[in-house]
Amino acid sequence: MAKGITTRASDYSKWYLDVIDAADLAEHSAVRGCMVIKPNGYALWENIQSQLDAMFKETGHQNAYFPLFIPESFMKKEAEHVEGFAPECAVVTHGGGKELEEKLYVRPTSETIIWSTYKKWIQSYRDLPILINQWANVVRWEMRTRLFLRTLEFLWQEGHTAHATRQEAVAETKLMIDVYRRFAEEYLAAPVFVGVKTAAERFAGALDTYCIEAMMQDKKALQAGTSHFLGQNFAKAFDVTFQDENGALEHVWATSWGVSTRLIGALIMTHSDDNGLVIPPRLAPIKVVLVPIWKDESQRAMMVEATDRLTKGWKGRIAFKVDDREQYRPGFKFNEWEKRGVPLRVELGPKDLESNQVILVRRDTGEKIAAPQEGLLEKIEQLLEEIQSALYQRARVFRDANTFEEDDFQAFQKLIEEPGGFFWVHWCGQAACEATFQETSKATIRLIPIDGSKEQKAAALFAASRRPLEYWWQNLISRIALILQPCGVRRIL
RNA sequence: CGGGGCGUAGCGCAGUCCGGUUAGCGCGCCUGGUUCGGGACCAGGAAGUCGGAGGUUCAAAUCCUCUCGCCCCGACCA
Repeated sequence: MAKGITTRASDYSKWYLDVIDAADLAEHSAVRGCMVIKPNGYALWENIQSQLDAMFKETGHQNAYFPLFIPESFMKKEAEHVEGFAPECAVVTHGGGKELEEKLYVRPTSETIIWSTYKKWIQSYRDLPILINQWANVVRWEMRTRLFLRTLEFLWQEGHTAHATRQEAVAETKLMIDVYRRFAEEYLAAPVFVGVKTAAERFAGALDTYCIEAMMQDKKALQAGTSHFLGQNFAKAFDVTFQDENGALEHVWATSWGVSTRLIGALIMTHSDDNGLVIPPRLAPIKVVLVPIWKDESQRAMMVEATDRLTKGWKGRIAFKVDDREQYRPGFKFNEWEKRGVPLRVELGPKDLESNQVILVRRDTGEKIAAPQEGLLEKIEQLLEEIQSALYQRARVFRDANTFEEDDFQAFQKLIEEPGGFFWVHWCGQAACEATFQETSKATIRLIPIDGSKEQKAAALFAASRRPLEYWWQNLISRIALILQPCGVRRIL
């Protein structure tokens, strides 16, 4: 069937790499831990970028660009931030053949360089809010890497906003995690849980880290995006103050939020199958591929001409490709475009020409549909939307079927190993208990839900569990943690 | 940094233990022909500092020493 692609069942990690290879998305570079994103992979990123960028603009943000290099002294200003990032930073010590007076960190994230700049931009409440995003590359010296999921250098966007009040900053943090949720659901076709991280998993320097967590086909979690409420930590570290309406001097409130090329990893692991990549139509660089079929030279000319006629007027309306290469037979082409995840294939052969029809083949289901040539573009557009929503539904059903509630810790320890999945469980809010969870079950707390959907249940479960009241974290008293299997690929920030 | 594995054609590998023709095989690539509704076939062809350096030897991909790099497992991971 799919030559060269390891099945998911036999070796999931190998399958993941095989899919990337088969779809020609990326490859390892000469530099350890760094990847080359090839045209097919980059086209996906460009589509992700343009959609997200539009969503950022809609919510009032503007793009800007800050330097790759950050003076060491900046990195060291915010205590938690230093501690969190120092171990994984690349540091430049020489420039122009001379040792630098002050070392320069290659940005692992840009809070420090940005807040040192915001200090100059902000004097009055009239200067706020500042709503800026930047598309950039960052470097984090990870010990183990996997293509798209964790590499030393990766591409991302990082939003950095400044506000006059706590409420406004919190609202911004929530707004942006909701933008990410919408993007994941409507474009990646990936259902996500939204919540906040525990203190242990929080961004270094944040008061709260909101996240979206998606379930991959191996039932493990992938952190797909984070949005941080930074409080006044960076404003204090960089002494960024403003005068309010009453003339009082106050520190500015901050947020930051980001998603990265890891989303491509999420896309692969959410939808792809043993035949290769599956791309949700809305993000597909090529949405339809047309394969004319012929037996001899004269037929070839006829079929290519028919294909041209059929696609007349499609340009600018839909991203399509006609594969009329002579050196490959149809079967080869079918397979090639399947591996590459093109959502829909149109076959057009002599028989179809006679009966004024085409054969449509869905990448997600493999279903073949005979359709009239009349009104083909409309039919295709409709099918693409169907595929988009079918992919979401399929992923949703899979996730829900593998998400459980469990009251009993002993039972949970067994279930997390087999069958695995996501588990809503009790957590008292104490770091010590979180550590125990992780040590004894190899599970991590992925998030604490914020949408209130679990609160009733939590209260009930809490009563039933008879745990001492003081173990509950006051702010989160009715929340339950989402816990799941440990995953080598669990965070983006 | 610890444990294990691997560097031979673009890719995947055999050959290395036990030194000895012109270093092979599959895929891919190039040329020509026949094919073409689910990964075509035939014929011909191009392509290699055997990771690097040094040594042993009449002779090294093969033996010895050093060295570089990569992969997997662990440690690490806001």
